[in-house]
Amino acid sequence: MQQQPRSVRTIYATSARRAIVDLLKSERRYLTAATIFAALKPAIPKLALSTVYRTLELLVGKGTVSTRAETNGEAGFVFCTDAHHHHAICTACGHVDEVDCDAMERFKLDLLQNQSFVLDEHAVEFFGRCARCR
Amino acid sequence: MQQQPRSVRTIYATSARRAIVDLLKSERRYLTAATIFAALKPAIPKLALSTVYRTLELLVGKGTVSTRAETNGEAGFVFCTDAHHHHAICTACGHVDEVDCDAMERFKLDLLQNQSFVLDEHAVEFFGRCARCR
DNA sequence: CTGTATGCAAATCATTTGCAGCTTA
DNA sequence: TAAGCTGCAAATGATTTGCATACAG
Repeated sequence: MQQQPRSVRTIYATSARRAIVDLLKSERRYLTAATIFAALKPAIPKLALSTVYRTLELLVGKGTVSTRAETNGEAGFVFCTDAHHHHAICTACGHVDEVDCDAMERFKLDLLQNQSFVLDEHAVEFFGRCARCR
Repeated sequence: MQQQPRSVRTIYATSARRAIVDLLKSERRYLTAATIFAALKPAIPKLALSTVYRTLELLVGKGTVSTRAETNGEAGFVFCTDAHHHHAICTACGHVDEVDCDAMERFKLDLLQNQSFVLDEHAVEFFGRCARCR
C-alpha cells in the first residue's frame, strides 16, 4: 500500500505559486479560489483562475493547505501544517487556529466508554472567538 | 431577528416526497441526489432529478435531513433528528449513527481549560466501526 | 535545452430555475 | 377549485481540461 515514487516530478517555484502561498500564509483564514484570484490579479495581470485552481490542488496534495466546502457551494482553502490537527475558526474575524489533539484523545476515550463507538478518524471544526476578538 | 411567519404555506405529502423520505429513512447513510434519483426512477418513471433536489432542500430546511459535502464535490444527505447531535459514520457500511452531546460538553470544558478557546459551535463527524461491523 | 507551468477558451458537471400542466387537500 | 407540486429543458456557476506558448532549472 506504499505510494509509488512515480518517476520524480520536479515542482517549479514560480512567481504565481509563491504569491498564492504567501497570501494564504498571511491571511490564515478560508479563502476561495475566486477570492485569491481577485486579490492577486492587480499585481499579476496575466494570472489565470485556472492557475489558482491548479496551484491549490498541488498545495492540498502536499498537505500545505486544507480545504472545506463553504455553505454556498464554493471551496475554501487555508494554509496549515500537515500534522494531524483540527481548526478553531473565529466567528468574528475568520481567523483559523490549529487545535492540538490531546484534548481530542481524551474525548475519544470518553466516547468509547460511554457509547462504545470505536473512533478511527474524525473531522472537526470549532467555531468561537479567538484571543484577539474576545 | 425572529423568523417571519410568512403566510403559512401548506406542504403537500406527494408520492415522490414520501418515496424520498422512505428511502433516506431506511438507508440511514449519506446518499447523493443522483443516487436517490437512480434508486427511485425504476419505481417512479416520471420522477425528475430536480424534484429530488427540491425535496431534499425542503427536508434540510425542516431539519429532517442533514447534508455534507462529499470529497468528490457532490452533496450527501442523511435522514436524522433535528436535535443537536453529531454523526458517527461507519467506515465499513456507511451507516450513520447519532452521537449524543454529553461527551461533547465535557470535551468543550477540557478545550477551554487547556487552550482557552471559547467554543460556540462545532461540526463533528466521527469515522469508525458501528456495532454490527465491529 | 527540456520538462513544467501557464493562459486562454471550451468543456464538465452538480445544482438551480422558469414555466405550463398535473396533484393534493 | 386553488394552492402546491412536478417534469422538462434551459441556465448557472464553480471547477476542470486541452493545447500551444512561456518559463524555471
